[in-house]
Amino acid sequence: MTRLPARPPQPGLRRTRQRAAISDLLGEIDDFRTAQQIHDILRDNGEAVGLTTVYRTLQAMADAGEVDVIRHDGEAAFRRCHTAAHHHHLVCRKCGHAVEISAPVVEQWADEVARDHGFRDADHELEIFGVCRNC
Amino acid sequence: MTRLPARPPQPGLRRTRQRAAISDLLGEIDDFRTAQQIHDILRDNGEAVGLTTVYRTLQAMADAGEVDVIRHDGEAAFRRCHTAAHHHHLVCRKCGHAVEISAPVVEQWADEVARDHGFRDADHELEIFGVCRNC
DNA sequence: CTTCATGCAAACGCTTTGCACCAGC
DNA sequence: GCTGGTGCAAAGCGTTTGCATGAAG
Repeated sequence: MTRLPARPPQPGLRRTRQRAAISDLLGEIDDFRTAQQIHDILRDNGEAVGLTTVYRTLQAMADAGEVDVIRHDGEAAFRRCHTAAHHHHLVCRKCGHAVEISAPVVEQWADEVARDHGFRDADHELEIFGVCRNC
Repeated sequence: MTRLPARPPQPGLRRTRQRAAISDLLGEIDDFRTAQQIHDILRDNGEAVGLTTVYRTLQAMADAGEVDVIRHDGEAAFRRCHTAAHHHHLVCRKCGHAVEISAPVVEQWADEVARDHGFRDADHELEIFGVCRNC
């Protein structure tokens, strides 16, 4: 049998109008937005993208670590993060406005707590919610 | 028009076999369990309760502060808390086993962060996940 | 006997998937 | 012209609700 084409390991991401539109939009907004909201905004901007595609693209970006995801009230909200490093968020309950928070003390505390109780592979979820100045 | 009966403010909780079964079960387990899991366990114990009733009862208990709720992977898990005071959890990803954690330092830190950024009505969600000794 | 609880089935809201068509490269 | 992307419609999944029946007090 003939040899495999030895394709590049990258899944060959393809540039499309839809992906560009979503990526550009995320670059302009730095508040958390749901897939549905992003879909609506794009439609209002005349850059219509199918809801399925929005979900698929956001999912991919989240997997690639390009966007942060928050789950609130049973739905996911997305946001392009400025910091690549591990961080948490202070999020406005009303408008989704968010501030990135780094909390080394808390990280350390969480690891200690887990270790002290014999838990391994510790991980934690932490978000602070409130109402921002403008709301 | 005649006067209102001046009913007691309590919504008149009624003792039923189903509620007793759910409440008893929660008293025996101190790991987080989903509504579906509780429904299954009760059925296996011969104490069958409709899934709807399990949801409604857990919801009511959560509203009353009698049980703690955790949302993970898009589904809710419940557990009778030992401490009435505000606390967080260290939860096993595999079996749902949980330890109640109190973290005054973190509470204070969260409030400060919110205040420093001009957020009001601050609140936070924090859970530590890991794999427990027995898993 | 009145009121609230139960439970089935249907509805819901968000998200994912199947599949035919379309567009990068 | 392959190969992967898109988008509609339909399915999935946890959860909630409408409504007729049933039990508690």
